[in-house]
Amino acid sequence: MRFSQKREIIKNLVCSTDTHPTADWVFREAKQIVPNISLGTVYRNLKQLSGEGLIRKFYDNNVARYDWNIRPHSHLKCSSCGNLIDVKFSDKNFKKTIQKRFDFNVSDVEITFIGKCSKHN
Amino acid sequence: MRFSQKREIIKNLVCSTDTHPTADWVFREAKQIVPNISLGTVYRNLKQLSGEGLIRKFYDNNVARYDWNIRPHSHLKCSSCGNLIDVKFSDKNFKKTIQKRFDFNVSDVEITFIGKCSKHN
DNA sequence: GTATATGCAAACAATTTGCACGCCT
DNA sequence: AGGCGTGCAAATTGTTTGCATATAC
Repeated sequence: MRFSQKREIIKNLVCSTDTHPTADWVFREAKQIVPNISLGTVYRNLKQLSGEGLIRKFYDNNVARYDWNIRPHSHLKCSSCGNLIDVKFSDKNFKKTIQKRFDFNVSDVEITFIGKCSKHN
Repeated sequence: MRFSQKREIIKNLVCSTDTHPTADWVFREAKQIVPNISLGTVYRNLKQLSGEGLIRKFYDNNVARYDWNIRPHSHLKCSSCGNLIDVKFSDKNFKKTIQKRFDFNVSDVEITFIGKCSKHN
């Protein structure tokens, strides 16, 4: 993967926020820096960056979101505003349990807690 | 919501399997029982049934899946075959922890463990 | 009889891709 | 020079919706 100015901008945008941005958000932000960028380029680069493990991709409902934090972690999702809040979690006990009980080799854990954040309680 | 033969068939199909079927699967199966059924009807009824809480809807990546098991539970997802295996989980400790630590009122928990099932180890 | 349900096709939203051209190395 | 990167638009995929007709009650 050789250098490209657009890819650099895209990666920096994803890495600049904790909001787990969508491709569309990255596209709109990138356009303000390089107005001639196209949506296809954004998608291609997001796919490439996540494929290389430089950023993390996950789905919130049916929409892809991207995350600078490539280490496995969980989210608190507010059912009112949809905000995704990062949670660092010691899931080691879970993995062990799963591995022993179900003969299932866990390599990654995605946990979504759905509910109300403090603003909407 | 009044009675409809097609909706009954759709509901029974979802309730007949542990495979967390997609709308497309339900459509193809339903067509073998009532060949004149349309995809729109399947989507409309799946939405209605899950809206009424009679079945459960969730997303696997970007695709909606439906589940007869309406009680919150977790899945083991094999990264080789994509199979989703149900896990009954006592997540009470998690909820309590989350509620106290993050002032986040958990109403539902979705956990996805990604890894290899026994067939692909 | 009236409201809900359905078939069909068009519309939609998110994402991918084919192709010609442009830019790194 | 050769190949990866990009713009643009068309294609794909999953899902929703408008409208005229059919069916439940």
